[in-house]
Amino acid sequence: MPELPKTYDAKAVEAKWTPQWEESGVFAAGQRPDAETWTCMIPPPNVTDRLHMGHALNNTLQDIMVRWHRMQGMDTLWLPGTDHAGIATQAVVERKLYKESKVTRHDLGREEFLKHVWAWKEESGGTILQQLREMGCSCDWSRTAFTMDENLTRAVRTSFVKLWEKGLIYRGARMVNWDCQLQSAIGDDEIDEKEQAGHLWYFRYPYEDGSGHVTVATTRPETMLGDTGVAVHPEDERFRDHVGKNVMLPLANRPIPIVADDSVDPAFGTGAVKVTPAHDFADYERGERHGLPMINILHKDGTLNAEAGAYEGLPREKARKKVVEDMEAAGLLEKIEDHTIRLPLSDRSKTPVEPMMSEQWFVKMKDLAQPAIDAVSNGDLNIRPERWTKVYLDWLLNVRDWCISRQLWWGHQIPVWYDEDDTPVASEHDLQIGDPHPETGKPIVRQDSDVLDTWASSWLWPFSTLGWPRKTDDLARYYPTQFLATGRDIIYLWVARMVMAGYEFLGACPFRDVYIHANILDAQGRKMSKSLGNGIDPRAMIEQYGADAMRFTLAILTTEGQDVKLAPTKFELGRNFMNKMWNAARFVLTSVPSEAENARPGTTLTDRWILSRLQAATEAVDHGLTHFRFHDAANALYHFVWDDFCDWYLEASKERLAARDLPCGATLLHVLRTTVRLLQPFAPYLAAELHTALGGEGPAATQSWPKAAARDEAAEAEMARLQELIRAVRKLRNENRVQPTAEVEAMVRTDDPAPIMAQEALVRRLAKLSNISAGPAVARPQTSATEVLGADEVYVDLAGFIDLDAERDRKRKELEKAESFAASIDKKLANENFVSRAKPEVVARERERLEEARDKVRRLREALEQL
RNA sequence: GGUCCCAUAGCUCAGUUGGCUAGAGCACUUGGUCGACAACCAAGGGGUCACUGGUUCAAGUCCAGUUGGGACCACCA
Repeated sequence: MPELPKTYDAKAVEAKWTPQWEESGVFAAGQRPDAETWTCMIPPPNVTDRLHMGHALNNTLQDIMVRWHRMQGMDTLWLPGTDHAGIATQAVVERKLYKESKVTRHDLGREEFLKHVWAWKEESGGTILQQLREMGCSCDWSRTAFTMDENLTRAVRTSFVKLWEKGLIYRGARMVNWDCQLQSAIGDDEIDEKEQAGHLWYFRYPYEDGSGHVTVATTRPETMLGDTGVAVHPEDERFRDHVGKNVMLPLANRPIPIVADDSVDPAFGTGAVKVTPAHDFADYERGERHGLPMINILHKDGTLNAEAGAYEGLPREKARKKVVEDMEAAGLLEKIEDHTIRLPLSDRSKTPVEPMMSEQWFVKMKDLAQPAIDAVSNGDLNIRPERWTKVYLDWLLNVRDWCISRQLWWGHQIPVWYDEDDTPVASEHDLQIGDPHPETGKPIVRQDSDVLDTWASSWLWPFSTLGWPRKTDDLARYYPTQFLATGRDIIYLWVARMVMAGYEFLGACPFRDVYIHANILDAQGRKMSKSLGNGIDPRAMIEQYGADAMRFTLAILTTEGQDVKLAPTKFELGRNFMNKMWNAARFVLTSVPSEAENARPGTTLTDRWILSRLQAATEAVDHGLTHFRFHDAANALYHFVWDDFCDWYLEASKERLAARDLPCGATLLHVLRTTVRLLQPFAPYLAAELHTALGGEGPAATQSWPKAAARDEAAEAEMARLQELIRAVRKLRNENRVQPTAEVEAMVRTDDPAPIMAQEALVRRLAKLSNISAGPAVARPQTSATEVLGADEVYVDLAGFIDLDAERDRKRKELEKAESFAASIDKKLANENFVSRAKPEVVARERERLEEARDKVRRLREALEQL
């Protein structure tokens, strides 16, 4: 037996197993061709991502599920991969290029720039996957996917063309969020709103007929150059007479109409709203309703265009300043108020987003959404915790068309080509310039330069990773998948869309259970963010406490997806538990004689008891994991190991092992080995290490999962009685300050002495007694302290220790407590309604409890009298 | 404005269809280093379960409302 260190050395163990697992390929799917499959697709992190606590939690939970199912004999596939993350990645590489060589992507040109992005991806894109390996994630690394792999690109093409052919894709001018720096449309999910101190400017717009003016309030003065109307509420008395009149738009000197529109809040500002249909989502709709023209005043880079007249060429901020100055000079600036605004900032460029009209590609969503809606009611899809189902359904029921085009370079270029008349056609295969247009026959002149929104590839993830659109064996075998774990923020961005795509392209829901995990917050309950600098780095936690400790802690903190307030010191719980487990194993390995290997597990009370407790723990872990109650599962394991196995069985076994009790050794080996298997999904490194140390064959990860057998109720009840007795003696010793090394004598007055005396050695050892006697008539020594336990009484002879006054006080308090408890049950039973309406077994139990309570009161009185 | 979640020991949180003398980890108090483990062991103190009302024989648990905190959707001129 090699020397085992006193504390568990996580770092060394992890360094040993991580490469070994990878090389041996134990996690590869397909090794059990006859087994049922269980599949889980990793939510692909962005290639630019570095592991954060959210990833750590999410992947810990997935790994627990995969490992648990793998041990149940299933052919498991946990497929890893990354997302090309269009904007994020392009921005990272652009920044890098500019920093290193002061070149922009425009200097390089599209083709050259993309080479740089690929080079970056090859070099740094695998970081997060490496970090997952170091957490012990049991992914099938041989199937690692990337959303821009050849296969996945083909899937994107095929899906696009299929939707195109169904008429679900259209191109149109719509209002989009425009990032002036990236010069691309961006999605709602790519915007951060930032609360900021701003202003509300009040501008006077004179009536065309010279009869005064109407005042409008705005947070974005420069947009007035694109105003094509002023809206008021139809019921607003102040403006009723003016609706239909024109005002002269200052600076631009255009007449624009006053229109009545329900959407106007009469209480805000002046009750009159300037309408800029080309640069505001709400105004766009108002403009549509009233037939107002749209005037786009911005170039794609955010500078003002020719429509802005004298302001042409100015950047937005300068234009704003100048408009205000000019309005003031014209005497049309009424006032400026402070106003908190929520400024939409682009996630990536951190510049303000402008709502802007532009030509974009859209997917019609309504028809796609219906099967995803039905999936919930027909039971194809379960979202856990269940309350998130509503979030999912609310979005789908109000789904809006999806803007899938982005004016970026990094991503899947839209597979649409145009002929010389600009007639578009979608094609799965590249068309070459000069090829005939499949429909018009005219030569193709160009491909659409836009790329697709990143979600247009990730919504195919559950099957594009398996080879679709090709009919691969993997696709047939592993689709649909069983489980998806993800965060609530992408329920509709990703989960809902995957469900839509699953039904649309394969006619089946892509997964059965979706688990929405907690958000990890800092110790004060704030979101962890880069800007606050309050994030806890999982790698630092692994370094400090170990990967298993981190995983176990995260699992035990995961309760029904409730958010988790996390502080680094919380990981001590996991670390301490790993160390406890380690030391229990160390004890077994060093104290159990080798002959025990050939012995059968013991049949004494404690043996039967610990085996029964092991069954209980197995059941509890199974039950917890079945219902995605990770806390329950981890907690059951924790308390079984710590309380039952270490505190009681191990202590009880010491004396037996000293006498070379082989069945006891066999029991220890059996329980420990089984516990190691139960631990494996949560703490794979320690489990692997102990599995090997205990002589296990084959990888720990593919051992069979323990099957819970029947409990031994009799052994559990009997042991509980002994534990109570031992605790009572320890308590009396402690209260009376008996030296820990001093042995005292105890007597138990009981009608059922046999089970106690049968375990005399155990009780004496654990309660530190020189002698114990039990029987219906044992006498209570004058110098003893008493504890009443159910039907028994225990006396501990404390000659030389006991402080009679203190003992009397304690007993008096206990008596009071017991009396009031008895009284409360008595009252309950005196209630006719309780007796007649409560379930009979509840009443019966209360009667029993009353008997016990009265008995206890009587005994305590006796004891007190004798003191 | 709409939807949802949360409030239990000093702290962080469990508490499954109502039956509870309300639990855990940390912190705290007392004592302890006998060959697994001081990242430990033994024992202990600590809670009118946010508030008000209701349903019920019975409410931490169900219902309504109030207060306080948080998330999301819509709006934000």
